[in-house]
Amino acid sequence: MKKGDHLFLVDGSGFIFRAFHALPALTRKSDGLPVGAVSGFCNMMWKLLTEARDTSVGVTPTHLAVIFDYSSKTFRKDIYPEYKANRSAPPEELVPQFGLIRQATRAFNLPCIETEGFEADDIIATYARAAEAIGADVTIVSSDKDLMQLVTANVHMYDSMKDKQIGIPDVIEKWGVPPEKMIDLQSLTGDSTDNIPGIPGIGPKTAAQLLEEYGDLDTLMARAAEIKQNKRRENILAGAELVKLSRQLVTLRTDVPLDMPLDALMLEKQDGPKLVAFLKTMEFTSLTRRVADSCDCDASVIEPAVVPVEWGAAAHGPDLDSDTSAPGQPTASGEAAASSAAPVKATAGSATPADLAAARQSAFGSQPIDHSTYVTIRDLTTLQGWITAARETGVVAFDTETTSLDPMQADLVGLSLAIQENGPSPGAAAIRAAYLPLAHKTGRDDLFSDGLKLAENQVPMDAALAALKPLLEDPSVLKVAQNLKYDYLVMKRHGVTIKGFDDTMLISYVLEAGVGAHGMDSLSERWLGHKPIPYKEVAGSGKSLVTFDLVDIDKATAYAAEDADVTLRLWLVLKPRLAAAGLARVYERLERPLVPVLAEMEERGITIDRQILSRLSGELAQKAAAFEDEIYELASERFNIGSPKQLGDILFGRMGLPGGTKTKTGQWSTSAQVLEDLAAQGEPLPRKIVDWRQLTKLKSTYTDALPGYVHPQTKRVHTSYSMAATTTGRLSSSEPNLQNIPVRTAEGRKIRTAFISTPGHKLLSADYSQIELRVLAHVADIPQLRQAFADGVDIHAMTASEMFGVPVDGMPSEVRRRAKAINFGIIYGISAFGLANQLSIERSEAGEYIKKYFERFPGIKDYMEATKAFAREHGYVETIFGRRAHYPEIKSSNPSMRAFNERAAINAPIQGSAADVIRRAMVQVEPALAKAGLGEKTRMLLQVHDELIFEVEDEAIEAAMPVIVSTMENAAMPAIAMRVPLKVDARAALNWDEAH
DNA sequence: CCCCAACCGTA
DNA sequence: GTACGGTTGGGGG
Repeated sequence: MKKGDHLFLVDGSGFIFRAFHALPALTRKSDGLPVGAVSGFCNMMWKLLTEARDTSVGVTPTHLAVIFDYSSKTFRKDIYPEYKANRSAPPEELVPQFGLIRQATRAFNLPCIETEGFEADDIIATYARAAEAIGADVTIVSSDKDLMQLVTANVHMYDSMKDKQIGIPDVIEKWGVPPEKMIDLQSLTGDSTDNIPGIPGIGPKTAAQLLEEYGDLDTLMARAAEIKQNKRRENILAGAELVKLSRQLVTLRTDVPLDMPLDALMLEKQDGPKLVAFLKTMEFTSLTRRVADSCDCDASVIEPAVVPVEWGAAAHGPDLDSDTSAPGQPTASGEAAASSAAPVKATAGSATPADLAAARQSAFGSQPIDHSTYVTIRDLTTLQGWITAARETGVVAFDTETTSLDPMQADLVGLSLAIQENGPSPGAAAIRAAYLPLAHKTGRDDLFSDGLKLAENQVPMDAALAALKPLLEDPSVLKVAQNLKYDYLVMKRHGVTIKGFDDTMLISYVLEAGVGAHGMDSLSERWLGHKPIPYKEVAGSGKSLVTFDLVDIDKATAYAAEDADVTLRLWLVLKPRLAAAGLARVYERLERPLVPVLAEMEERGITIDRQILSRLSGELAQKAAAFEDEIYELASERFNIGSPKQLGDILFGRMGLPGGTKTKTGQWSTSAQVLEDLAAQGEPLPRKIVDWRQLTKLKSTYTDALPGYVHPQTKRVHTSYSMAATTTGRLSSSEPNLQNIPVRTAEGRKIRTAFISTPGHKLLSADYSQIELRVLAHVADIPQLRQAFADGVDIHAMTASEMFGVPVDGMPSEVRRRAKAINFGIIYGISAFGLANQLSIERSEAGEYIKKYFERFPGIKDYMEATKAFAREHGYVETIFGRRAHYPEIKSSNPSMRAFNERAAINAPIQGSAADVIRRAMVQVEPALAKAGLGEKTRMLLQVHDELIFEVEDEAIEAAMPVIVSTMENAAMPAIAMRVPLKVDARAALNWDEAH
């Protein structure tokens, strides 16, 4: 760069926000991707590059760079933790655009610059001063007042939206002070949007007046005692320290290390086809045409670019504190911390998430794990050292060791930590890990000894927790855990609420649902090539199993510290893959914010009435016994009715009943279907078996088992939700499974009456009506279905009417039943075989139905074919929110295996999108209730796939119901504007049966 | 003691 | 035809 050159510095981050608010809010691509800010950016860049001379800038750039904020973790946060702490999460539509605008910048062949630890403004300041020193002119494309301090005779700003150049006179006109006094002015006034403190009662006018009077800030502060107005004088004198701090915060740094020298910012020739390809993908038709004309290429023959960044896209957005995406979520700077810990230096612009992911993989994928480096923390001073180190790095992996797998019963035994030390060279970073034993015991617990004693040389539990609490609760230090919900609950029960976290299990789940398991051991083997010490080698198994507090501390150290070590390595390898795959948003919106929500649901539990269950159990036992007598009578022998093998041998062997089918192991099948068929032929025994099975099922699985799950202290039942168990994105529930409590039969529903509210409360159940069919209508865009849902008509009757030409009025129930089965079948990826089974009709007849259905709803057929093709091409399918479900066997050469995978792949986007919707509702509903003043009176307890169950104070029910219903009905917004309304039914009662 | 198959409860 | 988890029986180590 030389004298006379003209450098343009575009404030990319500032532009995103400004464009977003200035342009039509919902400019979207046809697939729903919001692109308003991207569109504004592209138009502005094109204009600058081609006709800057014709704008108020009046010159053509010779050099140009687009500058972005790297993350919100900057030196300003270090000197003032509250800096920008009041910022709320960026609007949801904006998040994917951060990444897209970086993509756009590259499509324009422009340098895309960001530097860890600094804001875009500091980088701009550094470049501006450097260029100025050479004698070049500078135009800062931004209207942000924070940049006005940089304006000089040679440095101008340019407000691209108003097409207005800003020079020294403009600054004076607007603020009453020349640019060089802007720092002084801002130090006095502070800045509420960035949470920078200022002197109370002093705004820009007063500040300008004071600076005019005293000359500059230093003089003003030195002579503040002379100020006549009492209040003002006192405020200024009292705020002297704050003013100093504010000055540090508002002063832009001009010494940012620049990875790209000025010369590298020289404008290069546009790559026309590349730019056209990008613009085409974005569906910016008029700009595409203009660019194509100008570069003389034919837009119609250029394929749209594959834009790797889609819904989940923001690699690093300014304030991609998307941790805050969910109200109630900790305001962690996950991304920020992630990057600061990067062993691979994040270089300006050039390191894409994919590069980083690849570098991390090579750095950690095979680095051996050395147990001998692990330390045992035995005193508070050492612990403090680890805490300090964690704060310096900003990232710490941690893991709890406890006495139980059940987080509601588990007592803390110890805690392990792992942090990363930056090594001498990139990639050679080392991980240190330690174990902090807290409640290990020694001695023998038998008749001859005096019992177990606390082992020596352990930091006292209270002191350790007091020291760790500020770290664990500090959202700006990222805590990395594997299956964090467990540790979150354990720590919450010990008085610590973890804020600012990542969960390697959930990251893996978002990346690879459907590919293997997401437990630590399998992740470690898959990604690190390392098999961690098996738990049973430490604590034994079976009869010799001991609780972790009885494990020898040295052994415990090797095991526990390794867990933290492995977790940190997994995080380093996996986290960058999220952004690289465009899945950051799925993780941040659908997974991470749900952790505390579910943890609290589990902690609350639900009351069950043991008397009701006990009475039911007695009744069931009696009824079952009666059946047993009759069964033995009819079978003419006593046998174990619960043994399908014995039953099959009797029915089809000794009794020689017809119509037997074999299971895949060659056993006689005794399924309910088979027994029903036999009963239909007039055989008395099979029906009795079916009824007996129902009764014993209810008894053993529910009435007898549930009381065993009542927590000894809370007296409630606390299920455990698994967030990473299903391929589709659904949750699962276990110990006990409260997602399969009977409802279909009258006998079964009695069990639901045992789920009750606490006195003064009711249970409120809110469930989505037909959510999966609505999702289908949305994704496949079926006019009749959309219309039916818009009109609120009976969807199965509509289907029947459409297919069989039968009017809805007076439709026979059998006709509707068949249509209903077909509708369900569609969702399940229909086959003639399955439909025939379901309806007990011939395969050929089922095939006819399906054919007819596809004729009436050709869009469904198209959707299915398109989904299968997508799955074959990519190995996964996507929900409407971008969650992926992988089907690695979709190309299997085994036809039935392949067909199975195809059906699953058809089902997954439907089931998964519905699951995503309710996840969003769960994240949104508690803040919505809190906002309505109902936070203390309404507690979400359970989720059953399309239903949420709350416990609500009696007097709050009327108010809570509409909040819950509307939150659920609008849960897809604003990420997705569904083409079909969602409908939620809600009811409150004293027990779950009546509420449902 | 562990694992699998069969069966069946839910959405 | 999709997605789960729990119980039981029964076999193997």
